[in-house]
Amino acid sequence: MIVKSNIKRLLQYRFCLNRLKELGFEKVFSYTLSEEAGVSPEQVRKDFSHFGIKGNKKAGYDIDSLIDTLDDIFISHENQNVILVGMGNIGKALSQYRGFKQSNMNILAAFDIDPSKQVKSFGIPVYPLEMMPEIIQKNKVEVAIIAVPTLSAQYICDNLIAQGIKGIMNFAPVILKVPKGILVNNINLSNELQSIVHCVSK
Amino acid sequence: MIVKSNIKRLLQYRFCLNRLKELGFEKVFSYTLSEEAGVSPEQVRKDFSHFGIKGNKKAGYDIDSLIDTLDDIFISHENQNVILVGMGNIGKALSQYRGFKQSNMNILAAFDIDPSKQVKSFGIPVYPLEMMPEIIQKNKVEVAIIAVPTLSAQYICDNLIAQGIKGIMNFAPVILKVPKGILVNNINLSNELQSIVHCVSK
DNA sequence: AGTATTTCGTGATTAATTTCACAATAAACT
DNA sequence: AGTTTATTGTGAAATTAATCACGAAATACT
Repeated sequence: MIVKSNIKRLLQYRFCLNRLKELGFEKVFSYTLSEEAGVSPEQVRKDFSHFGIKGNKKAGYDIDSLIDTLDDIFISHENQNVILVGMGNIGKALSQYRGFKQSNMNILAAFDIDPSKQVKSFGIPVYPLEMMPEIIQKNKVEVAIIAVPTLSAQYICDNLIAQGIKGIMNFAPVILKVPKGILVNNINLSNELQSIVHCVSK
Repeated sequence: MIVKSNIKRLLQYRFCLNRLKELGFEKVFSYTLSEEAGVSPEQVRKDFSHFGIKGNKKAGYDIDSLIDTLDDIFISHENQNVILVGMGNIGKALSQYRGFKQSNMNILAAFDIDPSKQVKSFGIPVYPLEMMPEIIQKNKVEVAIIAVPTLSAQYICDNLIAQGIKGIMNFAPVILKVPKGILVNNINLSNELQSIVHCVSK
């Protein structure tokens, strides 16, 4: 059975492999990759094994074909468009974040309630909230990023789901309530930072 | 034994409790809080129990004293200063992020290699990298946020640790290699988003 | 060709986490 | 006061995840 932590690790492996490739490596051992990705070698092999990825006894894995396989798994050749709701600090930063493009994620459009923010920003058009249904449906968008204030997050979330969104990356510090079958990734920046501060200071 | 996931959940509970308090509630049951925090009621009780927090049979937990206790655990009355390295998209957004202040985290100073960014930005002074040792030592900073490009992340990390940093929140898409005893929280935004996209599209 | 060495693939084992189940007990009700 | 009811607190059970250990196979070496 494949779970989210599997997927996240595989994505991390893909990052590492691309780096190793740039450094001129052509093959890699589970041990090397595990060092790079911060996991155990067995974990790497198990993860690959789950996805039917085979290596070569004594010769490790061929980096090029490994990357190809991972790309097949992750870079669907269909729709990787997402939308972004909320163009505050976080929203703006995400709209310009290069890492998304490098992973073939594309922020198709952004939305904000504030008319002063409704201009094209770094190539991404920013629309009023009322335009969400149209854009989502026209482009068959399935994933959204929520970067609005805490109080509006659940409301926006409900709306998005009503319009067909199936997966949400949420930066508001609330645990969003969603019906079964909808995927949410809550990223609480304060908690992440504070948990470090707490653990360090004792 | 207390682990990081305990801490993160407790921080989430604190968020939820503050919200419930604002809504006028005075006491809360493990069930209510668990709904709010997206976990099971037993989990809430176990987590509290770990930290010696007691509720009242049939009457749940008193919100005010619960928040006080959690504040005692998390809001050390010492140093909650952190520094921020890298004032690109993400760095800038974090420097303005209100959630940090609300959790009593304070970004004391930021650093960037680019002289054009070395101006006071939203109340936070931005220094050249060479100033890091001085600021860290003078203020006894123990936690840093890394928001620099992938290639410089490990270098910056090594430097920070050499200067006494004990915990790092890392936004660069590399798994930082650190000596034992140093805490790292890697946040890979692309992977987070992409894992949702992947899971949704099948 | 034969042997030694290395690395993969994976079943078995161990560890960690979550859920279950229920006794204890405080409040509410009669 | 006694009974019912609701909720906590926590061992026990179940589940999930990570690590270990080792056979199989490919390469390198003699």
